[in-house]
Amino acid sequence: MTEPNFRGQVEEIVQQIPRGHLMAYGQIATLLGAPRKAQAVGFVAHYGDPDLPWHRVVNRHGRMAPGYPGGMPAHRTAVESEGVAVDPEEFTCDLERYRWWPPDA
DNA sequence: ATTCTGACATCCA
DNA sequence: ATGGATGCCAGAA
Repeated sequence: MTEPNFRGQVEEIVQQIPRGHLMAYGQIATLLGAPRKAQAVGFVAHYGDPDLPWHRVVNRHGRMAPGYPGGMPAHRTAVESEGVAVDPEEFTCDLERYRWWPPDA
């Protein structure tokens, strides 16, 4: 059994985010036991598995990711498509309202 | 409000 | 294998 890579850990969590719910980078990093690795989580999001619902992951301000494929508008659309209300001007959502934690944590 | 730094994994040459 | 650069962040001044 190989040691779980950081990348695998992040992918595993993102993969489990239910539709219509959101998680923050720092939140995921905290689940991994290192709140400071938030940016590393974002890096995995970019170079990780594109099939994962990265659109359910936002920054701690509930704002869309600037580097999301198609830009923040695309990210906004993807999230709204799942029933999450997003402010079209600030590209922000009520993170407190949609925040979700894995049952495993 | 804006700006800078700190910290960390992954990428490219 | 090594070093330097990158980036979907967070926190503090």
